Amino acid sequence: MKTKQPAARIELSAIYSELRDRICLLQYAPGTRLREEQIAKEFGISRTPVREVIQKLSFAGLVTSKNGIGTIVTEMDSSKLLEIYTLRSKLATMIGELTPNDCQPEQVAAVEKLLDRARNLKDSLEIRDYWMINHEMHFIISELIGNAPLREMWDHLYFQAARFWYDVTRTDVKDVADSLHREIEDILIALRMNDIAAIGYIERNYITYGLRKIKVHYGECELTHKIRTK
Amino acid sequence: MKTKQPAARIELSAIYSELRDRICLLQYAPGTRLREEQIAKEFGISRTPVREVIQKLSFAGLVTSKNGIGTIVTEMDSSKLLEIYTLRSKLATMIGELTPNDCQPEQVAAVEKLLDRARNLKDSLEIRDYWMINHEMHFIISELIGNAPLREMWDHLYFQAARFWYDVTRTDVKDVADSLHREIEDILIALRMNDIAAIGYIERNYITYGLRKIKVHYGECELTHKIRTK
DNA sequence: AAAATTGATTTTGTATACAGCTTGATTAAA
DNA sequence: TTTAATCAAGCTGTATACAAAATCAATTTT
Repeated sequence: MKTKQPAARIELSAIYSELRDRICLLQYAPGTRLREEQIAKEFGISRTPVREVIQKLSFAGLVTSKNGIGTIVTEMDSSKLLEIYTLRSKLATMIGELTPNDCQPEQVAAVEKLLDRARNLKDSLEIRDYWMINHEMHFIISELIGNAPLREMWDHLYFQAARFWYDVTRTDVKDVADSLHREIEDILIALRMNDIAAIGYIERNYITYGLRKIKVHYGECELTHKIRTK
Repeated sequence: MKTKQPAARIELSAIYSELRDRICLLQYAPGTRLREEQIAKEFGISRTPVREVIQKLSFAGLVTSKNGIGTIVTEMDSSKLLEIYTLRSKLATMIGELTPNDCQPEQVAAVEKLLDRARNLKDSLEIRDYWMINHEMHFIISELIGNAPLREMWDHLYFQAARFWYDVTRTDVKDVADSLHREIEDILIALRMNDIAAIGYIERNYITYGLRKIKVHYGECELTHKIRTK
């Protein structure tokens, strides 16, 4: 009798999400070297499907692979981060203009729950909670975007910028927790009225607020420098 | 002495561009089944790097792979094409708003050459020439987009929609040839003044004109039907 | 002693054999 | 004759061995 079950094969998309989140949560900081074989070992598969996942991460702009060197978690210069944020603020205003999806009652309920968690966050100031709330909030809004390619881009840009924003939040957790709580309040108001366009404009505003904090954090004068975490 | 040189290894990006263009030019029509082994044989490499290229094509939305079945060139329903065109028209207006690149003298010269070719096209009505002029025009405009992620999206959406637009053009070559000629004239005027914002708005307009032709071609009533070339 | 070069180690890139899945034809049964 | 089931062929997915590239250390040469 075998003592070990042959572990149920994990989906590649699950591995992708796992690695993506590790990168976004700075568990794998920019500059970190990932080893294909080590990842393969961890998930009990061979290098071939791991390379497939890594290629996806590469398309998402989260890693770059170089022969003989390794797979490196990408860094970012602040000018690029600025570009992403500027574009995100513009795309946000399109959410309501391009045939948004009607909001569902479950989504209102989900945001109400997130609002509770954001309220608790203001006391706990747990940075990891902040990120998870922010993360779930993102996907709820993403679901409201009716234009499929716009939604893809919205997600794409979010994951590119998330970890650098996450890095900023660590310097003043109280401030960003308050801001997140207020953002969710605003969104809940709009959501209850099924005014998706309003949500787009709310997002636009908080994105630009965030952009301002990023500029302060990295310093306007360092706009050409590389952003390096740790 | 060997009669055959060991053929210089072709770059993967070149294979990607080649396959992408075959798909966009409808040489590989929607629904066509590609075989990894056959492609590997053609380019003298093994299946492994071919699969990498195919994954790229998959991310570009040009093919989908299914286990046991094959790699199929994607089809498109007209509602999705409509989404892409609507989004493209919106993005076009951002070109000038998001720190565009200054135009270079070479670019003006290149567009002047394209204008000549577009003028000839009005006589020859060679559909393949139409596509090549359109293609090169796209990349010149793409280079003017200063915001890198916006430029990525611009390219991405172009290649997703190109072949279906190409399909539309075949029904009235004279009409689209005239339109392309006028479009390039308009762009040349703006380019000479280094008014990139103007180019964005010109693009917006011609994209919406194209959208109208697409609706006529596929029929407004068939908006939920699949677009199938052949 | 300093610098360059060579070699070992580590990593990604490639080739290839095999496993798993899907389809379609062929054969057997009703 | 029709229907169901089984088998074979062909494709993508996976594992693994090997090739190529880059780095770092040790050694040799100047």
